[in-house]
Amino acid sequence: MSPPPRMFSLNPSSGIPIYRQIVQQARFAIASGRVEPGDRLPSVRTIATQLGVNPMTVSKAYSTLEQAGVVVRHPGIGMVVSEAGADPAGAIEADAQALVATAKQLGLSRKELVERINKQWREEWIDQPIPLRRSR
Amino acid sequence: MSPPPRMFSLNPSSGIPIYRQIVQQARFAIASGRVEPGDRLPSVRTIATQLGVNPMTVSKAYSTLEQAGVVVRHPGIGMVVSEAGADPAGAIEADAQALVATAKQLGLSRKELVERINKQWREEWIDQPIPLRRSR
DNA sequence: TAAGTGTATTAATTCAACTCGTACACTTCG
DNA sequence: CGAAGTGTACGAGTTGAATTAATACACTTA
Repeated sequence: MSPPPRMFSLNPSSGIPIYRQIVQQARFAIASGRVEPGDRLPSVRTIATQLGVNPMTVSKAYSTLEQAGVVVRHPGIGMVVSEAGADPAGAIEADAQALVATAKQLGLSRKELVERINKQWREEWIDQPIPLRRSR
Repeated sequence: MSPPPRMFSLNPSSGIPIYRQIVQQARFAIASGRVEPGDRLPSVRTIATQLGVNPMTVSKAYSTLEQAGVVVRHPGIGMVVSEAGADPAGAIEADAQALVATAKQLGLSRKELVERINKQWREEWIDQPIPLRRSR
C-alpha cells in the first residue's frame, strides 16, 4: 500500500521557487486524478529528504495548499486532499475576480473581456508544469 | 487655452509606486474619454514639477504606456495618445495572460475558464473596485 | 540658437520573497 | 507512558527585483 514512489521532483534551473514547484506539482497531481480527495500527501520530512531541502520549505508549500482549500490539515496524521480541492476552478477564483473588477472599471463589456480571454488562450502555450519523474 | 487643471495626482499612502499611479490615471483618463486619441499628454517635466518627483519617474510611466501601445512618442513634441490606445482591452492584457496561464496549468478547459469569468461577472457589481496590483 | 521634448546611464535604497536551523506542540500507537 | 510520527512558530540570513533619483545627452521645434 505504498504511494507512488516519488510524487515531487525539482527543476533547479527553472528559477521557480522550491515551494511553488511543490504546490504546482501537487495541484497538477490532483487535477490529473493521480491523487484523489481523501488521499494523504507525503509527509513534510519525507519530501524534504527526497528533495534535499528544509522541512519548513515543504511546510510552506503545504500551508499554501491549505490556504487555497486544496488540502486539509489533520493533526498527527498529515495533509489530506479535500473534496473541494479536486475542483481546479477554485484555484483561479481570486484571479478571475480581480480581472473582472478591473475590466469593469475600464468600461469593458463582458463580451469584450471574454474575447480577450479567448485570444489570450490561443496565444499562450507556455508554462507546462514541471515534468513528473515517474519511476516505473 | 488651459488643459484640464491637473491630470495627475499622487496618493502617497496607497503604497502604489509613483510611476504606476501615473500609468493608471492616464489609462483611466483615456478610457473615460477625458483624453482622446491625438491628444498630447503633459510633458515629463510639467508632471514632474506638479508632483514633485524626478522626471525619470514620469518618463518610466510614459515608457510603460508606450510599450503598451497606449501612446506614441513624437520626438521634440511629446507623447500622443494613439488610436489603439483608446482600447481598454490592452490594459488588462497582463492580468488576462496570467489567468490563462494558471488555468491551463490546472488543466481547466477554455470553456470552463470562460464560464468562470461569466459567473464572476454576474456576481460582481461593486461601484469602485480597487485597481489591481501586480500578482506575484 | 534657445527652449522645449523624452531618455540612457548609473547608483542608492528599499523591501518582499525565499530558504533554512532550531525547537516546539501535537497525535498516534505499541 | 514513551517513542515516533505529524506540521509549524519563530528568527535569521540571503538574494534579487523594483523603485526612485541625479546627471548628462540627443533630438525637434520655432
